[in-house]
Amino acid sequence: MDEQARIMQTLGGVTLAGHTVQGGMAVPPPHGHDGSDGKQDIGDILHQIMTITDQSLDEAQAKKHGLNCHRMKPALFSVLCEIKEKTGLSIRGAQEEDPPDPQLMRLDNMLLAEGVAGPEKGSGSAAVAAAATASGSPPDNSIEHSDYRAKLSQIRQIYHTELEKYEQACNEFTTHVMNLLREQSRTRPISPKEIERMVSIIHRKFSSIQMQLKQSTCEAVMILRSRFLDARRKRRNFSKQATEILNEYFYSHLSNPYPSEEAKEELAKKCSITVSQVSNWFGNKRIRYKKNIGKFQEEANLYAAKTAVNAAHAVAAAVQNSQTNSPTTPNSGFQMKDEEFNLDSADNKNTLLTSMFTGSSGSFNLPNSGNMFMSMQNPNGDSYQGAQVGANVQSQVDTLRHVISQTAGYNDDLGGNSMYSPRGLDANGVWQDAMTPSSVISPTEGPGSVHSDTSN
DNA sequence: CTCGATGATTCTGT
DNA sequence: ACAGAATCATCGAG
Repeated sequence: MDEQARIMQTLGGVTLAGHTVQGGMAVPPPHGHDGSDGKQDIGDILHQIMTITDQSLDEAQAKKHGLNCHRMKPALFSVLCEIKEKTGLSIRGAQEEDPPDPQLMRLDNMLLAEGVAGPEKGSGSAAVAAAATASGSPPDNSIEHSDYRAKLSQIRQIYHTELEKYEQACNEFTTHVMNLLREQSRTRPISPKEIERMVSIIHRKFSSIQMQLKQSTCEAVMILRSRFLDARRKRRNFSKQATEILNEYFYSHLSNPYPSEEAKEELAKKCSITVSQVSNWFGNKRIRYKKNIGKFQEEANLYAAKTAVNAAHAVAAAVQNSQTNSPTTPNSGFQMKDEEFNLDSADNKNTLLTSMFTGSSGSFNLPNSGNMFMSMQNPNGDSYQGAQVGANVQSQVDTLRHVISQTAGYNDDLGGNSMYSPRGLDANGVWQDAMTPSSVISPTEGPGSVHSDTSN
């Protein structure tokens, strides 16, 4: 266009870097033509070159051949070389070695991190699933995991196939273009640098296609991730054991069912769930309990019984321990408990222990009366399993009462509360905060504490 | 398929 | 930031 016009003008008229076209040719006319004839000749040739695109292929081919054999060809060729040398430099300088695209780098990093790009991780999904099972994760979880892995490796496979295709196509095209350029270099000046540049242009084009591939692969991975790892989509019920542990804690802290951060961590560890899951569970439990206390009555009874049984077992063990260890210090077993209860006043101790055996309004509502076990029935009239265990434990509770009366001389009045009654909520439906479980019952939630005893 | 249970999320108030 | 409340989405028994 402009460049061509300029070249035309230069060729047609003035001077060409050392080749004086006007007046005298640097290339001597082979057949004794004079200067004006040569000028005319060049004009013809240029005209033919410029109009070659307007001609049919055959015609052009013939013309091309004619030009190739033309006596002026070597001269024109060297002129074209010079022009190219001059104009080509400016083009070359413009686009050198572009820096690596940050977006491409991001995509590469992500694909690498996801195991789509780069070396194959492990030896396939089976190995991953096996590893997951071996490390103790739940089986259904590992199935999900392997499913995810399988889908991921599918994506990986497609990605690599496509990538290979692109690379192959790129190489083929590059070879084709290079051959074409070599072919053309016979008629027009093409330097190796130019070929190199052309190759890099081709590579750039193909890498932009590759980027699209990488982008869509990343999208696919993202979708897969959200499908498989979105907890809401794949809600799993907690294990029975976990629910029991949580319920035991809830019902034994009914007056203030707000586990401390430490307690949550402890529960999370015991239940093999996360702390936020524990928080969710307590959030849901509180609201649902409050909404329908009647519905949870049964459950509350059940867990109260369980808790009592466990406590009795623990106490019995403690009693045994105190008896065997040091008969002269009969209160050693309870000393330990006292420390864990974090009680420093006799008043508190009294309240606590009294409430333990009366089921009265103390916040520590762990054990109710031993009588409770015998009278606990569900609406169908069937006895709870806990009733049996409760009967067995009666003697232990008796022992406990005995020990208490001996050790501290506390009143072991067994009150008339024969049935568990929901406590903790006041008339306004607000949880009473008489004692903070996390600070009073078990500040550390460590093993051996009341909480730990009752929730295992 | 229905329906209650349940874990998670979102919105709102404090 | 946290709790309550409402709601969503899924599970699982029947």
